[in-house]
Amino acid sequence: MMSADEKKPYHHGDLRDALLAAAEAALAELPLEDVSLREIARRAGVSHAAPKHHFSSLGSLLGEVAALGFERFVSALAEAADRGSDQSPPARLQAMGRAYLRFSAANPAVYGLMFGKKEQVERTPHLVTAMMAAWSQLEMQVAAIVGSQRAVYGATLVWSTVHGLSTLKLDGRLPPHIDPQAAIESVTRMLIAGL
Amino acid sequence: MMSADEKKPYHHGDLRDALLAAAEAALAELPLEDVSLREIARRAGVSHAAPKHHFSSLGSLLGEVAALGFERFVSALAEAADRGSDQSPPARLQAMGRAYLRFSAANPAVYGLMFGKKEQVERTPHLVTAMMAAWSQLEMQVAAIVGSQRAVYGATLVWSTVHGLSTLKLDGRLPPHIDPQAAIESVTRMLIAGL
DNA sequence: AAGATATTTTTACGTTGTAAAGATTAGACG
DNA sequence: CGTCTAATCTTTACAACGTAAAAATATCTT
Repeated sequence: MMSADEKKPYHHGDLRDALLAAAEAALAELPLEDVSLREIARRAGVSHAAPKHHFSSLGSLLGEVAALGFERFVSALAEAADRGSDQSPPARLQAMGRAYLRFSAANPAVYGLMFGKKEQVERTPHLVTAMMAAWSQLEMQVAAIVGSQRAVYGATLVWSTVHGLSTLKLDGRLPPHIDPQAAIESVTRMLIAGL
Repeated sequence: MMSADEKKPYHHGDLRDALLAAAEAALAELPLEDVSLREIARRAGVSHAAPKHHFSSLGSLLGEVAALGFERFVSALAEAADRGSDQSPPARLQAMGRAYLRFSAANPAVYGLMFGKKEQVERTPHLVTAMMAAWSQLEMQVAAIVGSQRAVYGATLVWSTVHGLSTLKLDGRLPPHIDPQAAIESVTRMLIAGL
């Protein structure tokens, strides 16, 4: 084994995590199309073929980044729901919606990875389970409002709307005369009224 | 000038349109990441550098494809609205929603281009005006239901939801236990109730 | 008919993902 | 402690990409 804070043991010692960190950094700074395997390796200070031993392809690396993103995403929503645990179910759901949009605004590139903006992101088992966890979380909150019968499609409605608003905003597809923040409030309010 | 239906005058005669057609064909058959400038040129039967004179870059070609997509999109929605012109405004809006989802399902790749799935799609002036036309069309239909005051954010709600449902479905982000068709009906119904 | 112009091809460069072969280090076993 | 094996990283290589410039060829104008 190997302690984590060594200098540079020439065999790096922790490349896998370093690559994931470098990938997230690159995603935060560069346009998605410029986030290449070679760029990530460059940032980690290794040769462009070094990642091969830890990730079989760029897609599998990005798949792992997306999975980690989903886990942080679930945490952020759970935290929002917890903070409003004394409120009504609709108010709690609205708090989650806000947290959702905050997450997508704060991590646009990772969000894009998570939701399929980049084709080649591999559906790692890790990614699949993380996605399912996110879904059940939402479905439970919705069930508290409309009952478990209608929860499935209620959750679909909520997710579709919040996801749609996120992507329209991130991709600049909202007309210029719309104030995004006001839209968020307005849309989440109307949405919950419709449940 | 040049009539449109000549054989192959060696100067091709109509490369611009041929490239756009080849691009749509490629988009229909290949994964988005494999739709390259060279592949499009190959399909049009010209050298890989030939497109340069008609489109300054791959992005501008795809931007034009997206713009044409938006125009067909607007037509499809308008037709749906016209067919239901004897119905109530909500019913008309729901018909448009159905047409929207039908379009995205029938043209997944072009839809992805239109809504920013591929970074490098250039915001051609043509594309921008086509996008705005689509928006005003929707806003008018929504105004007929909720009045012009609330139309802006009502339209944002509708668009977000239908777009979100489309992309979740296309990108395989709906959980497997959901029946997409039932979700569509259910979601559009709930959505309109919320207006 | 001839020169100017538009269109297309050829050639070239730097980039990418991935595979294979070589070098170097770490860990296991005697 | 030494050696052998396996893991890790680097080097090298190849085919594909987008884009640019130069060369070739057809069309248009005069």
